[in-house]
Amino acid sequence: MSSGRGHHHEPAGAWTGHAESALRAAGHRSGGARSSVIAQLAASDCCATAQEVHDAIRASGQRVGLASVYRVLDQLVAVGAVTRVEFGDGVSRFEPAPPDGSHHHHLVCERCGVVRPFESPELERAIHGVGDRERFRVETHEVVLHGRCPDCLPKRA
Amino acid sequence: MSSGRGHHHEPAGAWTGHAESALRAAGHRSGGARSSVIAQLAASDCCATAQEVHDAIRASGQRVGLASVYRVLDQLVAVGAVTRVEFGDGVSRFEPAPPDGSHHHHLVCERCGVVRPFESPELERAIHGVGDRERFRVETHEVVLHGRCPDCLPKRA
DNA sequence: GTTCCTGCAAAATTTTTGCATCAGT
DNA sequence: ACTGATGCAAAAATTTTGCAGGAAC
Repeated sequence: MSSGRGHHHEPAGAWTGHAESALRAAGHRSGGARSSVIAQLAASDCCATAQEVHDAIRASGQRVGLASVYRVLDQLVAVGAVTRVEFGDGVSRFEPAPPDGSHHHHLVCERCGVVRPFESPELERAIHGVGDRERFRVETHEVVLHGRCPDCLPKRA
Repeated sequence: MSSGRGHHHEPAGAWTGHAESALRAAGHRSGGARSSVIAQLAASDCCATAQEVHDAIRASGQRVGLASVYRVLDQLVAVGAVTRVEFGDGVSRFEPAPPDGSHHHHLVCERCGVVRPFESPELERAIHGVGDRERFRVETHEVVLHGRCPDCLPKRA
């Protein structure tokens, strides 16, 4: 854990600025808790729970209240800079929403719990088609695939 | 409220038996709470929260504990007779999983809260493709589309 | 200087668990 | 009869709210 050495195309740096701008545009003030949450989200590769964000911030030596983490996350979701995801375990997870509109979905291994992001233009097209057909203006969407990751797959012969 | 007059192709009756069988096969005993929960789920067109299921059962005059509703729902999810869905509001919803493997997903209106189910073979194909490509054995999946339903869409001119 | 953000503690929700009792097999 | 199911109450876990003090604008 350190700075964000990008795995693919590191939108982290850009996202941080985007998030700050979006909050300021919505009339919110800057503050310590806010900076910490944004920095932590930018550093994480994928989604994290409020508790995980909080723990990571505390681990870095900063004193931030869990309630403030929730408040900042709510603001970020409200301005569209963060996406809320739920995997069915009753806990909300949060991840940066890149300003370019690109996004991914998640594969969750039911055995080891690993979460892996994936992208699929085909899937996005299908979803867009559903919105048109149902005359529903789709603003956001989440796809969660549950199953077995390669490591937890019973490898045969 | 009465028996299940099917809206489309009423899998309700068939599902009730399927659910009972699946639970028995898993070694569970029959009981009052269980029958009530299954009957209530079969009667509902789409997903319902544990609290809603409980309220509906009480409204029908039966005395069932909320904890029992949760317990039965957990058993049903475990044997695959019920699907758990989360829309991002921190509450789990449950709905019958037809024995024929068919299933739908959900459109949720962010304004009026209405939930509408939809089906899309194209979407299912795309998801299947993702599993293959990612070498992930997808066992279940959920798709939730958030946006505006026709009634809440700003109708122009 | 005013307003909003922040941390802590308390409250509110949703879900789970303990336990005595009752029902199913 | 034995074992699991059930209802109620209490507990646990997650998220929200109240409030006093401090920072941002």
